[in-house]
Parts: sequence; C-alpha cells; structure tokens
Amino acid sequence: MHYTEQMEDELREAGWKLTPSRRAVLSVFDRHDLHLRADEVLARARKIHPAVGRATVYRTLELLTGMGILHPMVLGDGKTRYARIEDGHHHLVCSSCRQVVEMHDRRFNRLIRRLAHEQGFQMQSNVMECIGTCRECREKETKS
Amino acid sequence: MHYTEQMEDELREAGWKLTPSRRAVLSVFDRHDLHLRADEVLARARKIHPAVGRATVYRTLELLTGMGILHPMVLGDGKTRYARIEDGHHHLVCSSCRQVVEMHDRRFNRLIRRLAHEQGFQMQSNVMECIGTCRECREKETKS
DNA sequence: ATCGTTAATGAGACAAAATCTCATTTAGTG
DNA sequence: CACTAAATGAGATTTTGTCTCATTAACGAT
Ligand SMILES: [Zn+2]
Ligand SMILES: [Zn+2]
Ligand SMILES: [Zn+2]
Ligand SMILES: [Zn+2]
Repeated sequence: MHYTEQMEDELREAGWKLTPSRRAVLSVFDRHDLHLRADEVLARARKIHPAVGRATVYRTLELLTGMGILHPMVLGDGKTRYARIEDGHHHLVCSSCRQVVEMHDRRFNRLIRRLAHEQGFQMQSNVMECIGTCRECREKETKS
Repeated sequence: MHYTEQMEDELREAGWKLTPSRRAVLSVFDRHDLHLRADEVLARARKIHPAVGRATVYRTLELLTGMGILHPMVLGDGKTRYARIEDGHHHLVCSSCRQVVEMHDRRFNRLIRRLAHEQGFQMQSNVMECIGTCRECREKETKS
C-alpha cells in the first residue's frame, strides 16, 4: 500500500475527518526526502486542491506533527521546514555549500533508543542534524 | 576562563569588532542549557545593554551561528530557538508534557563523527532531538 | 591621546511567516 | 436525505524577521 494511503488510514482511525485539504497536504509528502517550508507546502497542495487556505495548511501541519507523521526542523538556515519522519531522520549539512545529505543508519536509531530508555523515555522518533564540511568544500579550501 | 570571555576572544581573533551589543547577546548565553527565541534573547540582552536594537540581535545570532557558537533548532513546537552548541546538543522531548531533557553522551558524538566521516563529511557540531514519552506521562497514560 | 577608516549600530519602514476569528461548508453517521 | 460537530477559507491581525540609511564607535595607525 502506498505511503499516502497508509497515512490517510491513520488519520481516519484516529477519528479525524478526511477532507480534500488534508489529503492534499498529505499527498505533498509522497516522497520521503522533502524538507518544505509551510508556504511551499501550500503552493504544492494547491496544485492538487486549489481551494486550500493557508490557515488549513498550518493546521494540518500541526496535526500531522502531533501524530508523529511530520516533523519541523531547521537545517542550519533558520527556516522552519517540515519533513516526513518514520523512525528517524538524519542529516549532514555542509556549512559551506549548504548541501543536505540524508543519512539513514540503523545503528543510530538503536543507540538513540537505548540512550532514551536509560532516561526513562520511550522513543517515538528522532531528528538529527550534523553540521560539517563536505569533501568537495574541504578540497576547495585547502587549494585556495 | 569563563565561556563568555572565551567566545569574545574567538570573535576578536576572527576579526570582528567587539561591541557592547555583541557582548550583551553573547553574555545572554552564559548558561549552556538555554533554548531561546530571538525575542527572548533581545529582552535579556537589553537588561545588560538597554540600547540594543532588534536588528542587531538578529545579525549577531546569525554571526554566532555562522561561527558555530550558537545553533538554531525547533524543539517540536515549530518555534525557532537558539542554543549554545559545543560539540553536540542532544534532547529528549516528551510529546505529551513537552519537557525537554538535555542528554550528553560521548557515544553519540563518536558515532555521528564516524558516520559523517563515512560520507566524506568532517563534523563541526550536531543537534539531535528525540521525541518520545517520559516515564511519568506513560504511567499516567496506563492508569487512565 | 587623536585621528581616520570602515564595520557596526539603532530606528523604523517593510516583508514574510504564523495565528486567530467567524460565518459557511462538508464529512461522516445513521 | 438530514443532522451535527468538525473543518474550512477569507481575511484581519499578530509575530517574526529583514532591509535601508543616517549616525556612531571600535580599533589600528599615527
Ligand atoms: Zn531529511
Ligand atoms: Zn560543501
Ligand atoms: Zn539543548
Ligand atoms: Zn512527559
């Protein structure tokens, strides 16, 4: 079953109404590697359901965040972006060229789950942002 | 030597002028466990140097972020907050009661550094946010 | 100590992002 | 089809962040 449909089921099962606006916002996140600002979500959602209002997009982003489907984050540039989050969502951000590399490593989730457990927390999900310098930028740097 | 003075030295050595406004913003972050919104930083900075303007606070936050001294983050609630970041800054956020627990574990930085290295990145710093449920909230939940 | 250069500043206009209100609509239920 | 509470969109409003520009002051040179 496709991700979007799965999430629609989750909404329904949690007792939320499945409206065209909510479905539009949800379907924007069909790919797992998007990091979108609220206004970008609005623009994309309108391609699917032109009538959606800004307020509804914000409300839906909040709803989906509360359900653990999306998660807000700032990838170094101070802008709030929303991304899908399954168990974990890990990034390498180059402080020089700003490229963002997605990194998924089981070891990571395992370690976090364990550390959280030590503190009495039960992990739902996690987001990590590692700021550094990518190889290309380091090479440019040493040359100059 | 105190943290704030150390950071002042860093600024100076990087060639930036050490103004009362910059020192005020810097001194706001004397404690390591603060996560402040820009307007909170402004209010606190004004207690030290009442003349600071909003624009300067934003400019300084950007400067300090660029230098790897501060880092913007959203702890679940979609508000951008700035916090000191030494090597890493790791949080457990309870999705139910919203409490934030700071977690510092060497294993974490080690693992991230290694994974980053595998991707050709040289880590400067990292921020992690783990969303979950704290013990108290889980106990409340099972009782009800 | 004084000077000159130039980065840095604060005020306030402006722009962007987010929230709130409320009259209207509609999804889900039977 | 009809009912009802939840959800919506429009637009006002608030909050957050940026930009401009005339003025100031940090810091190195003298
Ligand atoms: Zn991502
Ligand atoms: Zn790079
Ligand atoms: Zn923290
Ligand atoms: Zn809790």
